[in-house]
Amino acid sequence: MRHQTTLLYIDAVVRAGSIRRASEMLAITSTALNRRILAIEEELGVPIFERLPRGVRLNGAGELLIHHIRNQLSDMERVRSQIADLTGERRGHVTIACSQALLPYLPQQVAGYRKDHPGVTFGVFLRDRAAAEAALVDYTADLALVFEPIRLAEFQTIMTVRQPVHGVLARAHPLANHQTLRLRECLQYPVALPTRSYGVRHLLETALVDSPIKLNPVVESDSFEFLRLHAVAEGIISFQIPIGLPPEGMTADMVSIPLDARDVPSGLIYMGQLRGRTLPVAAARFADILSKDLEERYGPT
Amino acid sequence: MRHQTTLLYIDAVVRAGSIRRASEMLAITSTALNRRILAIEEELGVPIFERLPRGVRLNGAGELLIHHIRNQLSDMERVRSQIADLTGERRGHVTIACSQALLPYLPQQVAGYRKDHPGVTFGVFLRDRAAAEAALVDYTADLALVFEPIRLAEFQTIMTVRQPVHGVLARAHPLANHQTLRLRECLQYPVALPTRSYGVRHLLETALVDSPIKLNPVVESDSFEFLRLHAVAEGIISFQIPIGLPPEGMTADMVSIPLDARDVPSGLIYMGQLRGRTLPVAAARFADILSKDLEERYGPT
DNA sequence: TTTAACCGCTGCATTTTTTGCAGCGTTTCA
DNA sequence: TGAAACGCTGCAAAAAATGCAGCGGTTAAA
Repeated sequence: MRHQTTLLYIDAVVRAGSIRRASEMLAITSTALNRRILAIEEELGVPIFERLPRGVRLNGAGELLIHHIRNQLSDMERVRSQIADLTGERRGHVTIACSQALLPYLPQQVAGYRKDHPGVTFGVFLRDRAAAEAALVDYTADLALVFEPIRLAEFQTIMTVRQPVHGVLARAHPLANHQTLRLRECLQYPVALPTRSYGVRHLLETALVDSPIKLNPVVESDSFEFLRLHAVAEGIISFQIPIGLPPEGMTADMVSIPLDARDVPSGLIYMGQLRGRTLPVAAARFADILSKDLEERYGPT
Repeated sequence: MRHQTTLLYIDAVVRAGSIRRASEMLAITSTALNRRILAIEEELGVPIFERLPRGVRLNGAGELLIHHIRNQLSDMERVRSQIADLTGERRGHVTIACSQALLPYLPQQVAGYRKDHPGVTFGVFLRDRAAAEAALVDYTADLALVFEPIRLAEFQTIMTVRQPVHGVLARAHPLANHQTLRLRECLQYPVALPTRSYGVRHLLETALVDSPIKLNPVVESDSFEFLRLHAVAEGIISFQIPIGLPPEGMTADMVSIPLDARDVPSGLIYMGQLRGRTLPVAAARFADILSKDLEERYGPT
């Protein structure tokens, strides 16, 4: 990477927000880093950073430049991995920004891919919809997996998958032997709900918007795992999408039953990438495999 | 351009075909250049050049790399010009690979664009269809303008325009006062034709493929200008597409009359760029203006 | 078959560039 | 009001790139 140190340095400064902080991460002196920045600015003929009392921030020209730089760094990575392909190895690194609701789905997929390509490493990070898009934009994630997002400008959808909302309840619960659940039935019992920022909650809220019935959760949490465990422990109902359930599916003391589609419409999972970006080969192939698997499991949209 | 000298050097070596020749153009010693190449190869872990007795040639890895490098250099150019836009200037350079038949059309277009943007410079190069595509692929041209090409893999069409074949003849010619020309009529007189590699000739040949009449040119040339001038001088008929006629149109002693569409189908002019490339702003805008002008003159396809 | 012309590549001295240290002036926050 | 960050600069040391001379090999013409 010798021939693009300057690009890496600039990227580091942008991320760190100040030259001195970036210099620490890069293990060089702030002097050297500072002078590289000055050199680039002279080369371009315009400054790319605003100098603030607490550090630096990109100006307009800098925004243009940093996008080019990150694209360039990522593209070089892709070329390296294609070259590695030529010589027989298969390497790479795939980073994924993923909604909490979908997190349990990934481990087996990643494991399956790594079985075929042990040289490929992964980074999986929990991000809400907005943060997932931001991660695509600043190239900290190659792929994003989110549930029911608002439409996002830089987000280019690779595929979507329908997910009905399921009720999650203890096997001992009175409703546990139903084939489907009516929402009204459920709400006659105490329920545990995710917070309003989550897609599942949003679907339930909008389903009830014209109804006199209101959601009155006895437990509210931003952890799906907690909600699931609590539903079983206290014998109440929680709601989740099937992909978010642990791969073992229904355990001995827990069942998951779809809500009737007349009551609550199903939501959409989106897999996507940064608009216009060419993904590294490993990421592109993983996305491919994910697409196929999702379509197999949950059918075409 | 300090931070991408290595990229420029590699590109130069590829174009020159040998390190020593490239070093002369770059005004450095072959030593320095050679060592940069070796450094890059070590960095990548694989050679990118085959060493031949008379120089070097890219291997597979090198092909991947050079494409990335050229894309990267061109993209940086785009960023620079966008930054220049921000600061109020408007600069850039547009290179065009153009079939001979279309060459006379360009000067007024270029002049018109440069009137609005004096900072933008142009390079216009005569290339046949295959060479035009090659120029796009190796980034020596931003845009290509060709007539009736065979389908080309890396060529991404921006727009097309219909062009009927015209007969070009002296005003004194017996057919000069017709509204349209029948091919059979024309061929009763001596004709001057471009060589078989040109689209106009190709259209005429295919029009006669099932006919007993054959083309027997008394003059054959690969210069459209020569054909035009000769048609007038000897008082015979030549064939050309209207866009290739000098902008003054029909001069005092020359007329241009369309062939009847029943005899010879009209051909297509293609304007295109390298598939998947983001053009520099100046090139993109020029392409835009060209599109509009072509559509205005010759109508939608 | 010899010879001259290129080719890529290497050891070594030289030049150029980059880096680190110390320190300046300024702003923010406690 | 003092401590802590910040970006930036002069100067010397360290590192990297460059140029020169020359080696061994291949091609193509004499």
